[in-house]
Amino acid sequence: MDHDGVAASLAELGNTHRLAVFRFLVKAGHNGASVGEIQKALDIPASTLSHHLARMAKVGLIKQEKHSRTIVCIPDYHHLQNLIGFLQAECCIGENMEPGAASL
Amino acid sequence: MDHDGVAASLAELGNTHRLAVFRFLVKAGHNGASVGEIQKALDIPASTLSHHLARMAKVGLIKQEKHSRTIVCIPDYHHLQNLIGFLQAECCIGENMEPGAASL
DNA sequence: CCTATAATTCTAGATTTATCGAATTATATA
DNA sequence: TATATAATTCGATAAATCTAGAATTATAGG
Repeated sequence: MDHDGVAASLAELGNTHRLAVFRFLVKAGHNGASVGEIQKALDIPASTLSHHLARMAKVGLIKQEKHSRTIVCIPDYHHLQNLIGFLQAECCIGENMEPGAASL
Repeated sequence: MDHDGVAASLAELGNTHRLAVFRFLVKAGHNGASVGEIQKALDIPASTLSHHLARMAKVGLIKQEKHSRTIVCIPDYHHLQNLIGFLQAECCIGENMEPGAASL
C-alpha cells in the first residue's frame, strides 16, 4: 500500500460511523455481518449505511459477499494490518526509538 | 483516546498532504521542523500548510513551539502509539487471532 | 524607525462529503 | 404472479473541507 492508499484508508476509518461499522465487523469476526444486521445494531438509515459501506469496500477495508438477497460484509484484517504496519514504520524510524520499541 | 478521538485523528492522517507532513516530521525526529522547512520540503503554499498544521495540532498529532519568529512542529509519537494501539486492539479481538499475533 | 522574514488569519470559490427519503433492483416465497 | 424483504441507487440539500492569494501580526536586525 502506497502513500495515497494509506491516506485513503485512514480517511475512511476517520469517520465515526464508518469506524463504528468497522469495529462492529471486527467483533463479528470472520463471518462478518449482513448490511441489515449492521443497520439494526448501529441504527443508521439504510441509504446512509450503504453509502458508507460502499466507500469502505472501495478502499479495501471490507469485502462484500452476496448470498441471495443479503449482503455479508467482512472486515479485511490483512488490509488493516498493512495500515498498522505503515503507521508503525512511520513511528519507529528517526530518533524516536524508545527502549523496548519494536524495530522493523 | 475514545472512539471519536480516534476517528478525528485518523481523519487528519487521512489526507495526502497531512500524511506527508506527518511522515516528514517523523523523519525529522524529536527536534521536529519549522513551518518554513516543511513548506520548502513539501512545496505546499504557506496558507494551505498553516491550515493543515492547525488541524493536526488540534487533534494532538503534533505539538507546536514558538521560538522567536519560527514555529517548530514536533510529531507526538505517544499520540500515534495510542492510535496504533487502538487499531491493533480492533484487529485482534474476536475470531481473528492469527498464530503469533499479539493479544492484549 | 524601517525593512525583511516567519507564520497566521482573512476571504472566497471549488470540491467533497454526509445525510436520508423516495424510488428501484433483485430475490425469495406464498 | 403477487408480495415481502434486503439492499442499492437516485436526487437534493446541508455541511465540511481544500485551496491559495491577499492582508495581517509578530519579531529580528540594520
